[in-house]
Amino acid sequence: MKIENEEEIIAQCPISPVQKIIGGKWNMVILYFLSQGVLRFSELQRKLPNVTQASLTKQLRLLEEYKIVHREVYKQVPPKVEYSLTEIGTKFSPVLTALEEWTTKYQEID
Amino acid sequence: MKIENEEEIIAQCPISPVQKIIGGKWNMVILYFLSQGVLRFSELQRKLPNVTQASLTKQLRLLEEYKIVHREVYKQVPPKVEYSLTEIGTKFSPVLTALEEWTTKYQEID
DNA sequence: ATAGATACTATCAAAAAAGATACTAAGGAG
DNA sequence: CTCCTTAGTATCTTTTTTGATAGTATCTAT
Repeated sequence: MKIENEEEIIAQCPISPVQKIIGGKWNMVILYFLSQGVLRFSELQRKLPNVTQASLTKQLRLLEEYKIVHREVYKQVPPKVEYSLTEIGTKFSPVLTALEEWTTKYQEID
Repeated sequence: MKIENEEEIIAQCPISPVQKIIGGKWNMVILYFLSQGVLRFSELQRKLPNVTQASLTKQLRLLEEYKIVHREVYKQVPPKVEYSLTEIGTKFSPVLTALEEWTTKYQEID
């Protein structure tokens, strides 16, 4: 998700700076699962059975780059990599909670 | 944003049903602006200078279809069309507020 | 020696979203 | 009669995202 001329919209919309974080097909879902606890790669995969390994890796790397997700590699064989939220990542929870509540309401009307 | 096999993830993730609403490059931004008041098409366009007319229309129609945005057509020439949030749409505000707060914190660390 | 586990990476193809551009309707102003 | 305005539509192309598939490394257990 590429956003150009960001400045113009940012000037008027306070949430557009994080648009690329919340956009994306799986990011919010990944954040939801990680908000519930540390997960290793294979566990996340099981929770997202319709995301390919390649896609999941890519998304996680993005979230890591944005400093929302922490990636901990254990030097073991077979490999073990744990994903968790960073400090700012955990602060995202209220958004997820609000969204969860709204989703419930939304589903009631439809 | 097409999501197949939704059931599987929905079972575990309460927010995935609305993933297609919050995903999309401009939806959240559109919702933000509309949460501040009724806007006619041209006004929204001015607030989103880097979205083409075609894209904006497409997004608005989607949000309308999802029953989050109401479209009011005035039988005038030149045409006048006003966009506003539906009842469930206005209830989305807490999400935007939470997100706005998080965005501020997020920008402080980066 | 071989198979198994985990977390990748690298290509390539497909699909989806977004953008560019041009065109339309219809009444009012000049 | 012609231009202007607003809110579109209709195509086509480009970009971006996602998926499918196959391959890699390395230690352990058999």
